[in-house]
Amino acid sequence: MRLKQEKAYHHGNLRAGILQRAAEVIAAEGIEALSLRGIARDLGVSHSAPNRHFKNKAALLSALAATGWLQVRDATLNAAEETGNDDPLVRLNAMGRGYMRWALQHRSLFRSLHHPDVNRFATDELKDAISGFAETVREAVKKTQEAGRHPDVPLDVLSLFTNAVPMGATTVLLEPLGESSMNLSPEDEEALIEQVINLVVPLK
Amino acid sequence: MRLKQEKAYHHGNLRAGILQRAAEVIAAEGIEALSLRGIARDLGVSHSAPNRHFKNKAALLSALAATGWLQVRDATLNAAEETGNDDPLVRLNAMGRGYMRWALQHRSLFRSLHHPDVNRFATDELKDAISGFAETVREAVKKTQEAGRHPDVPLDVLSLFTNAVPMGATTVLLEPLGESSMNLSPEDEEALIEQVINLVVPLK
DNA sequence: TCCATAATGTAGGCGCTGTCTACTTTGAAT
DNA sequence: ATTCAAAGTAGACAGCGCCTACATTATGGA
Repeated sequence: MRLKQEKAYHHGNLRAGILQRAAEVIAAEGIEALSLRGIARDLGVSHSAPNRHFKNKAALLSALAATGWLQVRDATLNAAEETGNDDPLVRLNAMGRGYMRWALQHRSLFRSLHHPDVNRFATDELKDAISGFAETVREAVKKTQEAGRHPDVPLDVLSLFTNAVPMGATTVLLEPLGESSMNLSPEDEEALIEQVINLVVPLK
Repeated sequence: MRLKQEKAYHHGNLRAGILQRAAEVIAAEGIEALSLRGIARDLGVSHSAPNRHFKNKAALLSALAATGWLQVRDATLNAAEETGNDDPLVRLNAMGRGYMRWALQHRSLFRSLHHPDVNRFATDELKDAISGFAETVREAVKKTQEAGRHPDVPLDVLSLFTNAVPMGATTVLLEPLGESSMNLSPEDEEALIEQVINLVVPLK
């Protein structure tokens, strides 16, 4: 077994390497700058090596989006946990803020989650990740409803509404004319997030 | 002057033709199927003719997005007008529903409004269209606030929140796992829209 | 331990794309 | 009528995704 060979024929874990490099490129230059051949160059493998691991470019984007959705779910779940509170409203409110914070910190990846190419050829892996997040939101929303929030509204509708606010607000903020063009300080950003989320999930 | 010449050297109004054909392609096959050369072929002009009218592909997308934002604005304004009511809440509620109805009816164009390539090279025309829509929302929201809706929240925040709901809800619905995958009947869709919007802009 | 076989990587080519440059045709203003 | 800019053409270039044929490596059963 050779450790640290300069030019090994096999990369070791090329699939993981591709995913990582792709995430870097997206974060740095945006998803439109992503190319399979470019990644292959960056990793020092032949231009067609990535095809062994991803059926096509859309499959790579799908895999990437899947990891993105997992991150969103983790970000929201962690935010809920960090409250140390078991009030459903407090927890859901924190989840919304966690969502927006994550999205604003990973703008390019967040945008990629809704990229046309991603959604047209969604793999099962991606569908699972999306429904995993949706389920997380749904459960948290359900608890707030049981605690008296909008008891007369269908759960699906309330979930959609609750989910729409952080996602829509972030998207609008990231638009060419969003408030974040004149990028605001971390404190102002956090204040903005708090005020917006308080409108969807009011506390007390 | 020659009327209806078979092969005229000049197209007449190629720029408009390109925009129209591009809109058709997007509606039928999605934005990822759009190519300058393809449009040129469809219109029977040389592959480089479009370059005389659009600096690059991003410029075409920007122009297209600009028309999209104008349509959104018109859809919301018309919806407000059709109420025949001057209650700010009634009007804003109608605007939200008009937004969602338009977006769901023009899904591909709606998605294009947030396409990465569009937002990275936004032309002034596009910026004007976006800010025109934003201003429309802002004014309508302001009136509801003056009528007592969330009087203690900054107008910017309330506008962002109000805008985020139809945009976020529609985007979520258009996702691979959105409720619209199992596409619901027009009545159910309208009912869903109404319920969601009523959560942002409650009536009475 | 050998070796068949699958997994992984390479090399080259195909057709497509966006964009550039040089040239041609046309319309309109002087 | 002449000039000149606008509009369209033709060809080239590099980059892309993807395909096929081939080379190398890893691995598990005999």
